[in-house]
Amino acid sequence: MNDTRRKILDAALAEFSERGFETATVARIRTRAGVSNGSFFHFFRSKAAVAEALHMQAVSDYQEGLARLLGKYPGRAEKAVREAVAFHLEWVRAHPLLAGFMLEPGPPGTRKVRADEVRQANLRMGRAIQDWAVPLQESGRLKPFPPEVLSACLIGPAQIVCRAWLNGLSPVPPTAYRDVLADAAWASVGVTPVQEDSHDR
Amino acid sequence: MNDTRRKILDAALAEFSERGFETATVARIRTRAGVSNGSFFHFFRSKAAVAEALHMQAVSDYQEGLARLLGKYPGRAEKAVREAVAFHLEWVRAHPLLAGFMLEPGPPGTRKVRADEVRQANLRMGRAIQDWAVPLQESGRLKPFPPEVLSACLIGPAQIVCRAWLNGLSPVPPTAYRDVLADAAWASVGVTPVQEDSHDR
Amino acid sequence: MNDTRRKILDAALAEFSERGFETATVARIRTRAGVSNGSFFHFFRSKAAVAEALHMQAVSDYQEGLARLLGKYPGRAEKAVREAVAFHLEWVRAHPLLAGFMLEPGPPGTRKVRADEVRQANLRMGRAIQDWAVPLQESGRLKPFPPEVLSACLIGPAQIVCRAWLNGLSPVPPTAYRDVLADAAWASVGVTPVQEDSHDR
Amino acid sequence: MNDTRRKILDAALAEFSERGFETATVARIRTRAGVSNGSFFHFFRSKAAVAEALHMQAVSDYQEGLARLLGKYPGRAEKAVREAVAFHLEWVRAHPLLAGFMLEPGPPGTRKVRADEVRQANLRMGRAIQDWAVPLQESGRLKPFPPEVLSACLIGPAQIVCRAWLNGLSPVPPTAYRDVLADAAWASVGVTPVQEDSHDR
DNA sequence: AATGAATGAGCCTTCATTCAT
DNA sequence: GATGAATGAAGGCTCATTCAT
Repeated sequence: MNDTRRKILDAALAEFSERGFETATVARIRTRAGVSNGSFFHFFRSKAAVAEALHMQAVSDYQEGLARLLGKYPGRAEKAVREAVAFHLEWVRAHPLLAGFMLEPGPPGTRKVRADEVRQANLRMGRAIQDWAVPLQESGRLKPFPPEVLSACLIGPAQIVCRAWLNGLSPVPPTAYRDVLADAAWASVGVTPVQEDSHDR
Repeated sequence: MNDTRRKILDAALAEFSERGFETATVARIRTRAGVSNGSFFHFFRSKAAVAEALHMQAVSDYQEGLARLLGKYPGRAEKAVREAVAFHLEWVRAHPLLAGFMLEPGPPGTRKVRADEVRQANLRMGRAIQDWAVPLQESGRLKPFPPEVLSACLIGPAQIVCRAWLNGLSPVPPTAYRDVLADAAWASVGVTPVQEDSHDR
Repeated sequence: MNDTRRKILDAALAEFSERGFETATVARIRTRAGVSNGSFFHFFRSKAAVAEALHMQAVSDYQEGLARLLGKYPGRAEKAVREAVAFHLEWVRAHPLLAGFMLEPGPPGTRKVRADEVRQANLRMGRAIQDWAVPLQESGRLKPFPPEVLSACLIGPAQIVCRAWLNGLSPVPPTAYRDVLADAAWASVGVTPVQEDSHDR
Repeated sequence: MNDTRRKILDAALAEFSERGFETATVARIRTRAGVSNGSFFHFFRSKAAVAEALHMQAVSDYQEGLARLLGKYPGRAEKAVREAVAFHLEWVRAHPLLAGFMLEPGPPGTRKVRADEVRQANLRMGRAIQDWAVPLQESGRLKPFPPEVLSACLIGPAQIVCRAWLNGLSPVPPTAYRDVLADAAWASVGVTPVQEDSHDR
């Protein structure tokens, strides 16, 4: 819709991803965007404001996606776990810039700015995870981990792999490890029924 | 050893931890250290040089610790896994500043500075892990995960929990989750023999 | 007359008074006025143009008032002096914003803009004062001060008191000192006949 | 003593006098001073800090001079009044830049910064004036004006004349009016003994 | 008459680093 | 080894003003 604003956001995302928030400069962003300095500050109060806009956009996209996904598999523990891992990997591959931007806490200077929104967003997603997990934990399909540990196990390994890729330390795209990471995640949080076959696999 | 140098390093660590590399300023560091501007640059070529010194110190301490630990349990899969997780958590709790400094890749701006050393250090540790893991994988005590995934599973969940604490998002010190995280890590990478009792637990 | 124009002028007066010409911003003025940026520049060529309009309005109001007053008391020295002082004090109290705006020469930056108009306006008023004073000086009712000194004595003390009030350095409104300042002014410029009673007091 | 600092102060004074605080730019000041940008901010925290230093210097010089003068004529009303007026005029002529800088309240933006120091300095001087005036008022040598009015009468007219000169509105240096202004000041605040000759004149 | 997007010059300040003593 | 003066390159941001609609 608003073309200039969009161009600024895109350029800023690229710039932030390449150089980090502090190192990125407004001048570079606006050059990339082909936008005048005045326009930049017409649409965003400050450099930080752009980062916030970007961050919120990323966080909501990711969290909505994950919440929706969990909602699709109520009561189906293993399937949901595997899909969640897959979703994470896919999302990171599809939005590498946003991912780098979102997964990292960012330079501490920025933390305070974001802390509140992030906390809220995290709470929202945390609740979505809880809503899905608690019944499964009660019925013995998931190990009774505390919530923090649960999501750490779900996403932690995937995240490390993703980060290695985002940082250029590994050439292998994270999605390559989809199955093995899903196996690992399920192994760590799930309870496999001994006798019955799991039909939802 | 050299007192002034030490004071600079300590002040710099605090400063970097609080504000990140880019946001930290030489002026603040030297004020904290109670050291004159001239002295600062007498001991360190540049701001980045201090960060490097600090980083190397952190990385080697951590990695040496982990490598030594793995070396202590050759052939004992579960014990080593559990100890590795515990070590990570303890280390982070003992050196929160260094941890914050080391675990995060830092703003991309810093990446270039560190990239090379980090790569090397990672390789070294990677080899230590491999040396320990390969025999166990061959003898079927560890799942045959690719190396990247193996260490991701080992440390990923712990790291997420640590980061939440370091960022002030969670008041619970990571060590509180030691056992459950160890369980999870072992569940994801280990192979529990069906019939025999595991004596090394 | 024109509503928008009026709103801009009012807002600008408040803004200029609070922050001075240089520090005031068009943005703040137009926000205060509830007027769009486009409208602002539709009605006034520039920020300085608004100040000029305001200034002219203040200066003419003040000077016309004073000139008219002096014209009312031709030949009556003491009465006119006392009324002039009173007029000054009342005017300042009635138009504190305009007063702050007019009485101060303003930051030198602004001087050039106003210099010409001010010079002219001052000349006009100076002539009015002269027209009133010269006959009285010739007939020995006013001391034969040079014109500059005459008006300085007339208004100087009052102005100092006013400024203290306008700057918030004194809580006492200047009008409180009306009589004593009138006494002082008359004492400094007037000639009190020795023997005869002054009937015009 | 410190050469660079001195050069900056001098250049700043000239610059502020010519263009006012807001309109003056650090770049111009430092060019005038022949000093690098870094040096400027090495010696002064900000542009405002230079103004403050300058202002304090002016205010104390002036006020100390005046206080000392009054102290020299305890009990001698007329002499002191005349000398005070003369002092004011001389001081302004000797330090035209400082005078322009001090006598004007400055753009409102700056007011807050200075308000406190100025208030204190004014209090100090006010006390000096009071110490001198009260005994004279009690012994009937000075009219019983409230303090504010007293100093307004003393300095007000002189100030108006000075300002006209400083602003370039009048070519006549204020000292030209020394005697007549002294007459006026004494006439407005003093009580001339009827019978006795005033020997101190 | 009114709106708000667009522009770009310019300003203050920060900061790492170099040098002379 | 130590000190602090000196340097200058950027950087983020403000703001008056112009323009297209």
